[in-house]
Amino acid sequence: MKLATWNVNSLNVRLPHVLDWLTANQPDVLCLQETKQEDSKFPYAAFSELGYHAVHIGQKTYNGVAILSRHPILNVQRNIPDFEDDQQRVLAADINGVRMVCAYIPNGQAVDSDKYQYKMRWLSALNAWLKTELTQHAKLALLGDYNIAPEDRDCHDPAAWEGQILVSPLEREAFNHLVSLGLSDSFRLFEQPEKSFSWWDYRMMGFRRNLGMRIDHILVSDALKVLCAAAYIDKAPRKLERPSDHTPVVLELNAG
DNA sequence: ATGGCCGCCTGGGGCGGA
Repeated sequence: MKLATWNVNSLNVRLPHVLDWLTANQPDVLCLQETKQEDSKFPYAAFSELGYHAVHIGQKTYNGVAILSRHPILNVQRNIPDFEDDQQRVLAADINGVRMVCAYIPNGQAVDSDKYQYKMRWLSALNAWLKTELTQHAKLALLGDYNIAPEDRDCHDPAAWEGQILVSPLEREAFNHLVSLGLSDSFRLFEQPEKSFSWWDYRMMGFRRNLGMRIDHILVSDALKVLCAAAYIDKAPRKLERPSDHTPVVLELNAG
């Protein structure tokens, strides 16, 4: 089974890229973030034509997440239970025996901002919810845009970024708190190229100069960890005309 | 990297992103 996550930065703009990528890569599941559209605008038919079921929760302008799947999508949960939030950032569903959680974790803007406080509250609520989810689902994957670079090697210039948003100690602590629930960063289960990133700023030729961050992740529970066969970042879509600033992150699982 | 891009709201700039 092939799983992937991709922050598309507007599905309205990026739909052709997503359809091309699905056709070329044939993932079983693709989680999308930042669709930036209401449910009524979501292109269910275009995905259906390629053989994909889909669930989406969205809103105008900001946020919005979707799960596309070749297998039936069951027991859908929209947003984090018992967490008051008007931002559409989470979908969870049972797919082919795996609890898939698609998350667009808040950016936080700057460590001294209200948005950072929201990010930390949000991560705390996610953690508490996943703790109970893991008691009910041995096979669980948390896929999405975490807006956290877990280690210095996930940042192109750790010295310049020290203490800043995406790398601050509290954010990394929250990431490690998720790991301590019994989750593993699937990307790091395999040997990877130096300076592997999943996001590059549109400005200053960030992609050309590889000034990026690895902030999109697929965390897996122990029951999935033993099935992991390959993990990689696909930089190809970032080279297209009018790309998303993020690029897909992929995990391949053995049957079991 | 810290103005510099992109997409969205809109019909001109401002906000959010990361």
